Amino acid sequence: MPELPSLEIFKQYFDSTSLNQEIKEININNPEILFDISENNIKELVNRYFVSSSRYGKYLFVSTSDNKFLIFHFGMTGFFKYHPKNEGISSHSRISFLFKNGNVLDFDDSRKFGKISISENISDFINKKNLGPDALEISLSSFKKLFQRRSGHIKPLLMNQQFLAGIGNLYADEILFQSGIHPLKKAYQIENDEQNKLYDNMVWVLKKAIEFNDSPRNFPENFLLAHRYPKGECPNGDKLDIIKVGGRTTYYCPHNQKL
DNA sequence: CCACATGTTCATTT
DNA sequence: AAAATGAACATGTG
Repeated sequence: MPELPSLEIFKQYFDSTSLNQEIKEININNPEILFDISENNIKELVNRYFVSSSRYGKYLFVSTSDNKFLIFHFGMTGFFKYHPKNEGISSHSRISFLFKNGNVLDFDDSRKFGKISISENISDFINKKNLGPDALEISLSSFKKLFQRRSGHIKPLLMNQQFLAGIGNLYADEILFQSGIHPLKKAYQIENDEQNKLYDNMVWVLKKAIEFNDSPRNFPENFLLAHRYPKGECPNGDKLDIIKVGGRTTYYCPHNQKL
């Protein structure tokens, strides 16, 4: 589930498997996932290695030994798989990095909404995409300033990457549920105390999700995501309501999240 | 066959 | 300028 918590898990996986190993070969199985770069741009990484990584919103930036950044976006279905070359080939590998140690890092993405790019500079890329502040980096006071002059519904706003980077459909539902805020509430109607609560819950939910490895099945009972399926019930026993907000399926508890 | 899915981008309206 | 809407992208699952 490639929202911010998944990205943290992917980063941990990447860091523990793929850093500081010489890249021997790169196979680009689906060139259409390359964004603004050519196959040759990627192939220049042969004989280089990955130095470190950092996450911003739903993007992973990997610094390379030729002083550039390889950028991963995981779309809806992307993930990494690191494995010995001769086993466990990932079924929808769009690009494979073969390391000198005989292991392979596959970027697997069945739906091909993922993207890989290269940039000389992280902030150039963030500016070009016009991304808002990262949801786990922003301060409370900056978060509150974001609400000035905003007239739309709160849920699409939380999911708008140019407003705030990292939150997607599932975690927007979870954060609003924990905060007792209706997804269709107008952003400007969220008062000071509720802004504080929303901020605290955003940080808490995202951090807990990372702790629980971003697997909703492992989430505690008091998480909406543990019940977010048709006919699912709110932990307090009420039936969850399912509506469309901004074109996306939205679960909420009508009893606890009122307009 | 149909509906739906964790995301982003684009065109068109309001 | 902001916001809402719907479609498109490609593919798998139920």
